[in-house]
Amino acid sequence: MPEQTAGSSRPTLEAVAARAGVSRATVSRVVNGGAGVRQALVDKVREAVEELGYVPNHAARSLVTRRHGAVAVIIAEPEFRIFSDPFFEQQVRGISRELTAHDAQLVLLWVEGPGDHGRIARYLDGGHVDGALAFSLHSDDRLPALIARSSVPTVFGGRPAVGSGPAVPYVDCDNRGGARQAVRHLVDLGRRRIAHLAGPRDQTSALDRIAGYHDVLVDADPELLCQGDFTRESGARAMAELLDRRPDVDAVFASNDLMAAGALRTLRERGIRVPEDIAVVGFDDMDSVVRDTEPALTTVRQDIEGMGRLMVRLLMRVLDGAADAASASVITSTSLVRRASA
Amino acid sequence: MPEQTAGSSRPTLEAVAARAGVSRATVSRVVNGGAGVRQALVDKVREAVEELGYVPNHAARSLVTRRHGAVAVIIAEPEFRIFSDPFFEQQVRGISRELTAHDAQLVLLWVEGPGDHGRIARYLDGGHVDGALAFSLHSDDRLPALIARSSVPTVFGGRPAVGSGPAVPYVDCDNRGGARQAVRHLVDLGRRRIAHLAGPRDQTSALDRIAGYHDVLVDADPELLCQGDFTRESGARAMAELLDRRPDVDAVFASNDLMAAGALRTLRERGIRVPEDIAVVGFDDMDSVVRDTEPALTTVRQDIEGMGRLMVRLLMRVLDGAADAASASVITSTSLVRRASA
DNA sequence: TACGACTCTGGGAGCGCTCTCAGAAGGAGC
DNA sequence: GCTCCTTCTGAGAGCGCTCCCAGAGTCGTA
Repeated sequence: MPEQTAGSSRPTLEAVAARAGVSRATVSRVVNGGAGVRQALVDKVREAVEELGYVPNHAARSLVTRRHGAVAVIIAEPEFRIFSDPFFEQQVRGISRELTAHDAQLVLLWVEGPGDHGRIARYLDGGHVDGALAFSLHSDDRLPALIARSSVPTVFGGRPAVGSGPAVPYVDCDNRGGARQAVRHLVDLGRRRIAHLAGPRDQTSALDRIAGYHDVLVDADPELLCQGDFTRESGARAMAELLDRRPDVDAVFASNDLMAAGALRTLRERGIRVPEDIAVVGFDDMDSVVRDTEPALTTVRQDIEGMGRLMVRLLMRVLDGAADAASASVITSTSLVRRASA
Repeated sequence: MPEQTAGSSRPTLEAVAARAGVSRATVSRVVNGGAGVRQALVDKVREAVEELGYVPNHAARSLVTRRHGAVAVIIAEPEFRIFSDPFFEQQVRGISRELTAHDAQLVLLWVEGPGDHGRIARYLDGGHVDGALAFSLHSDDRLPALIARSSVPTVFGGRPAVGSGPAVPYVDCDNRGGARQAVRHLVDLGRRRIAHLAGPRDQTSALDRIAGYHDVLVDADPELLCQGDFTRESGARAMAELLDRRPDVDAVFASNDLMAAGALRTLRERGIRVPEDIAVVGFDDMDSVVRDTEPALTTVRQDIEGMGRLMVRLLMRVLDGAADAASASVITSTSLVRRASA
């Protein structure tokens, strides 16, 4: 960072105190809520603050309070999926809103590459932020462990893989229960050869959804389980492979909406009717995906923005000491949204 | 923000100095680069830093240096388009990368609503960041003026509307030149009734593209100019209206890819062939949009991530005093990417 | 009227760091 | 061997704020 251009030096507490004819301590009290100060003085100080355009110096304040009023959001996804998977957009929006409500700032930390974890750890340990929010990613990711080892309280979005480090609080939706809802719906429609387009095996959300699929279809034919990676392309490809292998399939539960959209593309290309020939259910209820599918996608809805907000609330409780790491995680419920595709 | 949980108190400069058997000043010098310190002492200090796990206290440092190593990114879009329009994603990615290279942090400020500008202004004046990056939005937006009035050097992404406040440096692509490229290409293809699906009139990028369109088609029939708002839906709608009004149209230049994608949808629904009956050109070369259109979209490419990086570089130069507000703006060039749609 | 019990206010220390400035150490030149 | 210059180092002040603690002021009660 370059030098700061010499900004006009702003008024200090001292100046306000002089103007109002009181001491620094009194001004400080007023600025921080005014408890225990006579109303007349409060007014006088407020006036002086107004006239001088006083704004507290944040660095000085946090030097003594050891609080920063800022929370880091750590994004460790490989670049291509970051925001294009609208998941993050919504989650970050919820986080941003809730942080604003708590009068805290959002500092975005973006992992630039595999060698970049050190920078993140250093930043967290540097005492810039009061807490951190991170997204649980791949089970082989070093990040959760690194973060947990840092001195900064952290809440995860998505359940971290078991064994990826010490217990950390997280917010996640009921992936397994949601998957059960989806598959039961297909069963209720009378479908009998229900396939699952699974998400990547190193993410707990994908694994939980597979587990939910098996909860309902205990004896599911392994041939009906196809591997994808949460991208639209992988959904299209997995669907194609599935059709080649098992042309008799009559329903598909995709692990997310993007893969479901890919599957729909393949089905359309092959002239297979949805839902008449094959019913399709997604997961997420991603507005920007669901809006454009043909036919409209039946899917499992999770409240992603709400989860973002919950992450912040949970973090605040941890910072307050009102919640502790191991026991405080939050699981949100899902609901099936019925549209045309199933 | 709640109280910070009592973190284990971290070692200070003092502690490192004691450990290494030198003074605080010497440790400070070493930590900040080690210039003018004998190698033997440098090694000794480095060792002590390592052993104690010393990390400088940021608040204390910026209290005296008046630098923060942080830059605010201000996002003032109405929520729905924020990241879903991948424009922001790419721009923010470029910004993030370049800030990392400059060892600066990204603080994300998100305008939550019309009444929220005060909070942003207060934050900027609060001296948390060295500079700010903002996106030029609607000409009636109060934000640019507010930001310009704050004490924080700011660079805009996109040319701010004239009269929206004092001159500020900005980074933008050559919207007008890009539009000319697009329209000339259509002319070169032999198209004669070339329509323009324009973006919102309160954004300079849309206006500049309209101007570029008119540069080439000086006598363009006003009926061929349709209004949209940069969304996919508006593109679909505008295309439909255009077809109703002027069924003889043989080419369309859309002000962005999203609108072009909407137009393609309408054309497909009506059974009109692209490019045989109507050629379509977009603007942006948004990967996530372009990837899925049918047929593949010919468009004007702008290097959005690069523009993000340039914004940071420009800001750094302003902070260095090497560039001043009025004269330093950067205009990047565009190029036509030929695919199937025109 | 006097005294104790509160309520307010201000002085002062100190958070951890940087940076100036003076003095110590080391080397060169005579 | 002594002086002068250069290179390093450390003492100390101070950034702007909070918060502890002591003292001043106010009020009610005996």
